[in-house]
Amino acid sequence: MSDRPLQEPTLLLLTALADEPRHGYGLIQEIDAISRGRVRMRTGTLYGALDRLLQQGLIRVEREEVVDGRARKVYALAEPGRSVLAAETERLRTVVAEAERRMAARRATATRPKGALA
Amino acid sequence: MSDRPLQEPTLLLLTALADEPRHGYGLIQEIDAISRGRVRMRTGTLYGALDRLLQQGLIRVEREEVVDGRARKVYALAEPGRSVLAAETERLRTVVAEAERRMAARRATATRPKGALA
DNA sequence: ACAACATATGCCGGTCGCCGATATATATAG
DNA sequence: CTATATATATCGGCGACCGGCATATGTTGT
Repeated sequence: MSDRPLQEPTLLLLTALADEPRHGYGLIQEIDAISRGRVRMRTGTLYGALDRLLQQGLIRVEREEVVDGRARKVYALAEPGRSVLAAETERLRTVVAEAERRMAARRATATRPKGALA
Repeated sequence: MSDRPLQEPTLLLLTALADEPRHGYGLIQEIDAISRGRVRMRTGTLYGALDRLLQQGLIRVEREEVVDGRARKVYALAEPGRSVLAAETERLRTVVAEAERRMAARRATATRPKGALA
């Protein structure tokens, strides 16, 4: 189990599970909503990631159910996953803050329109 | 050029270049500082990423110099790179905010200590 | 004099997460 | 009776990242 930083699809998966358990296909729709249509998670990514996260113990299968004749597996965020998500958001916040600080504090070197502040 | 979200080493590279131009080895140290020792970028990642970012036009070679008998290549963030970094930080901020909102608004399903708020 | 370390750039093979394509099955809409 | 939405799952390929290696100079320690 590497502690490499999460890639964004994985981060979005954990985020989508942070408030309540959901099933696979529901996660795709939820992530579509979270990202305002910008991220459409593929099933190849989804089920692969779900297997991986289960194996890592970050999520677990909450229950299996049948709705309208269709089988569902409902996943829930496990405690270790909650910790990882919290640590990850915390780390990302500092990186984002640092990036914004630097962009503002920039020592302009690129071509810049005349009249731009020194 | 895919518009897939940046991975963290790449994000940190652009961040480290956001305020002023730096050379390769200096970037490693800068990233070490930004992440407070948590991320030690490998040279394999660095020079590979630098080549890729050059090819994508996100950065450019500002100048080449020799300091204390050692050759340096100084890289600068190009305009497209600045846009990408700005868009990326903006997107990450919304994801982080959403994750934090959901963690707070969680409908607890996991084992939770008695007395925890419903 | 020699070793160890910091500075500095670069390549290569392996790993692993992501993606597109494909497959399967049921319910509903046209 | 076909298309679309719901729902799960697998597979091959791609590409970013990483560890290891190579190379070279300057500095510090013994």
